[in-house]
Amino acid sequence: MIHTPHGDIQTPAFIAVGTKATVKAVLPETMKDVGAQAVLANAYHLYLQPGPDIVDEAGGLGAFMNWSGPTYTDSGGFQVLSLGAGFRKVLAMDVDRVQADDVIAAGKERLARVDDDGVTFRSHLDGSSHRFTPEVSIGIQHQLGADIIFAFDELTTLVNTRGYQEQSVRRTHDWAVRCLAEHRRLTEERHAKPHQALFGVVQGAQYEDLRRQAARGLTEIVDDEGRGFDGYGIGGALEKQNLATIVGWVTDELPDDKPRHLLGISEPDDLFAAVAAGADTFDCVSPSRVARNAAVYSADGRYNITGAKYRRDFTPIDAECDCYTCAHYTRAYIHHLIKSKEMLASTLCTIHNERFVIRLVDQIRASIVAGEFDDLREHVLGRYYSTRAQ
RNA sequence: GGCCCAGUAGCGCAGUUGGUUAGCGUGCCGCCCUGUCACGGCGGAGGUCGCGGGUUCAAGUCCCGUCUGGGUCG
Repeated sequence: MIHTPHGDIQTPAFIAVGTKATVKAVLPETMKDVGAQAVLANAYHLYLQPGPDIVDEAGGLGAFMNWSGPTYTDSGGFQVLSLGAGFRKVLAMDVDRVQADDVIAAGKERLARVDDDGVTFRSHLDGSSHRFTPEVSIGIQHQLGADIIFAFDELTTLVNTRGYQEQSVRRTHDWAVRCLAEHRRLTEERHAKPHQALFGVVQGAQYEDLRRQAARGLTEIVDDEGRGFDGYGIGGALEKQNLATIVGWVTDELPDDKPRHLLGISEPDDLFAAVAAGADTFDCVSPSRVARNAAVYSADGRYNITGAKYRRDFTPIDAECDCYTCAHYTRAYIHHLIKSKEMLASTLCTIHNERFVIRLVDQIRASIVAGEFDDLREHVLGRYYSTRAQ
């Protein structure tokens, strides 16, 4: 259980992503119904628009977006990668699909440049120039006011050299030191009592020594009173088949009494693997993003509901799902909404996908209590990946 | 009835002075999306160029006829 000023989070938990202070296409109260325990927004996006001061004036992220539960913000570090190295979604994927020319091609118009002090980047919105340092990111995240915030880190890619990975891990560690110091300073300056929790982020790519060194290093960062990070994020380039191993190295080095958040993961097999390896929470854009592009989850795998075979299919997306969408709408109807470009399609599919992942993690949590984790894993994944999607 | 314009992929259109396997948009079919630059990306199928003749080495392009739709004059 993670305690926050806005409520508790039972772990393992899937944290819904609402990058720009909204889970796209869905009302906050619907997210509550879906079972979302917390929402994660992004410092980079909210810094550019509408600006952290406005969110601050609104009373913080939760008040601003009408979400009464726990909130997270990511540091903006991810954007250093996605704007800089450029390729879009390379993390945790098959390395064979990450070709060097992806990096090179994207590098031609890279929008960000990293140095030891921070990152200079250009806004994807208007091209204006900006600079994030650990202090800036923490400052923004304090203004945004989420319950749990992340240290500003540098991501690497699966194709960076070992030498660069070493340098980057060092850099992220130094930034973590500065993030914690700034966090303490601002906490004292802005409020009497500490109300925001800061998570350090573990990098180190696919290298065991770097991962362990990075994790151990973070645990050794403490302030004058001996207090360190409140929790830890696990990020960076993860090759899918090594996810469990890498998470295992890291959790092995981290204290048991502090939460470990695995950044950017939500595929069913990854969730089981990560939980088994000791991760507590996850966030991911995937359920929401793919929903907006017509892919829906089911017990029998993910499939594209745009398929012509669903045109006259009057059954729900997933007969076993307990979500609002599955209770009231058919594949044929949702197929039609998507084909006719009605925005309700995004809403209904997002509700379903978010519910699917959250319910899966709920089941995982229950199975741990019941001592049936392995059985559930075998049962769920065996079906999800072996059966042809509907 | 005369004259004019248009018939090219399901739909809307390009196709240079006749010159390789006829293009584009959209739609259709399928796949992909893992700390969101994203209601986006990738791929595929689909056309005897209205029909019938003719000229030419070569015709979607030129000529004749014809059909269909539209316009216009009487």
